[in-house]
Amino acid sequence: MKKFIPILKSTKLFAGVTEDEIAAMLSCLDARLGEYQKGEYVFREGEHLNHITVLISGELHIQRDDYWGNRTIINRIAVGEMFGEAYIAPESGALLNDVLAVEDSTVIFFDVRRIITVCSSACRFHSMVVQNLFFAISEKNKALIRKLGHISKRTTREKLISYLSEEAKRRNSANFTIPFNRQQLADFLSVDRSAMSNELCKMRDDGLIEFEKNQFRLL
Amino acid sequence: MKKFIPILKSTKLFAGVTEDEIAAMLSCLDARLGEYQKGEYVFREGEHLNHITVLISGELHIQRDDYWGNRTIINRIAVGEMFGEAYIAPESGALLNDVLAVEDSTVIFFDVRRIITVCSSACRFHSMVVQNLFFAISEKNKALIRKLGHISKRTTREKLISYLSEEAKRRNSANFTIPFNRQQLADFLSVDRSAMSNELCKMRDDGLIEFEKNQFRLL
DNA sequence: ATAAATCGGTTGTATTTACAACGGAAAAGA
DNA sequence: TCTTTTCCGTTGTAAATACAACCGATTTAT
Repeated sequence: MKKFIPILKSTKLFAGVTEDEIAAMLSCLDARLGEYQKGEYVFREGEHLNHITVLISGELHIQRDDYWGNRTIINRIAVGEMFGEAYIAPESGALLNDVLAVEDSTVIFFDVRRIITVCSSACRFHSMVVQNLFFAISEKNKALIRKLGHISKRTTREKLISYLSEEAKRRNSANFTIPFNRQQLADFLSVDRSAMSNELCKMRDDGLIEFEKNQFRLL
Repeated sequence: MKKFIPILKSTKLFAGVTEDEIAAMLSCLDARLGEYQKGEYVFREGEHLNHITVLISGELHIQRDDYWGNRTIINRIAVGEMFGEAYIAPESGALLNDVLAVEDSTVIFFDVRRIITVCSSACRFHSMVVQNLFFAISEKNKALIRKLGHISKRTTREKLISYLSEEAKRRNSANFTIPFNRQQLADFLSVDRSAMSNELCKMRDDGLIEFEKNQFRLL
């Protein structure tokens, strides 16, 4: 577990906490390791969570498959990001989505109650982590609102423009690589893959964008 | 301001805090009153927030109008609920939506920093409010995920079923009244009003639902 | 090295949707 | 009360989308 401390230090959850302090907290927060192969589910819809999950390596998708097999990718968890903040309330109920490892992944679980209940020693770094968690949920909230902004657009083209513009803005460059393949992007934007693929090409023909594989350029 | 204390006591933010304690906190949290007429904007997209807003009376819509006049209703704030939790982080940036009073409304603003910075006296109720805020953001997070579930459905009928089913489940009854008129519901589900109206009637003809005005019944 | 699976683009068709326009009923305002 | 506005359903048409099916290229597995 100790070898992951440098990675933990770089996460939003432990921002401003030293490696020594993190080491001290590992047992305090009942940290446990989890390893998942590509294609394995970390959690399934309907489960009850008691842990905050921090991704150490790999990649996770928060997603949901409906009765007819239509998949919706709610969100994507990259290395250093976390999952489960929406379920910290005691009566927060069952998990609304599946959590899938789309790459071989390593995660660390932290006991929620131990995080939000300030420990007896009332350590400085503990309250720091609570505040970090606070801001992280808040930030995820905004990410969801931004995502709503994309998929509430009426046409596929508008959805694509909305998404790609934001990515460009976020990376601060008209050139960027997206973390989705075509099917995943379609699932993320809630559209049909082939129709989306088609629209992407039309947008290229119209001189709006250029792309090759997952690399895009806005014109 | 004091006359609103009973209402504040019933909100999620002040759950478990006595009226006396709330009274003591009002100045501590720099509480300020705001009144808005139906149709007035409480906030506009692009503003920077420093306050948590609690709705005392009336109703608010969190929404966004795009360049072409298409409106998206992100969320609805009912009496006792709050807004602004997603913007508590210091570097959380500008407001992503408008906040509109859809009825004559009264709100109370609380200074964010004073909430999340535990006051020198480290009062019991203050830490209670912090935890309440924690859970409230968490809950709002889930509300957004549920909403994503609705509008990521492919057809208007599926969106309606998804939304109506959840309402029925939430009210624990197949009979319920929704808080939107047709145009608002369409804006909430990101579909065209007339097409949605049409689909609702088809669903009635198909024996799936009954409705009159805003009152619905699932069959 | 070969086979198998994944991925991205293309096409045609049936379905669904947006959009515009209209009218009657109900509600709000004068 | 009378007028005006809002609300909701209806219709027709053009546009956009989902869906299925297919293919070549690339990647992955054996």
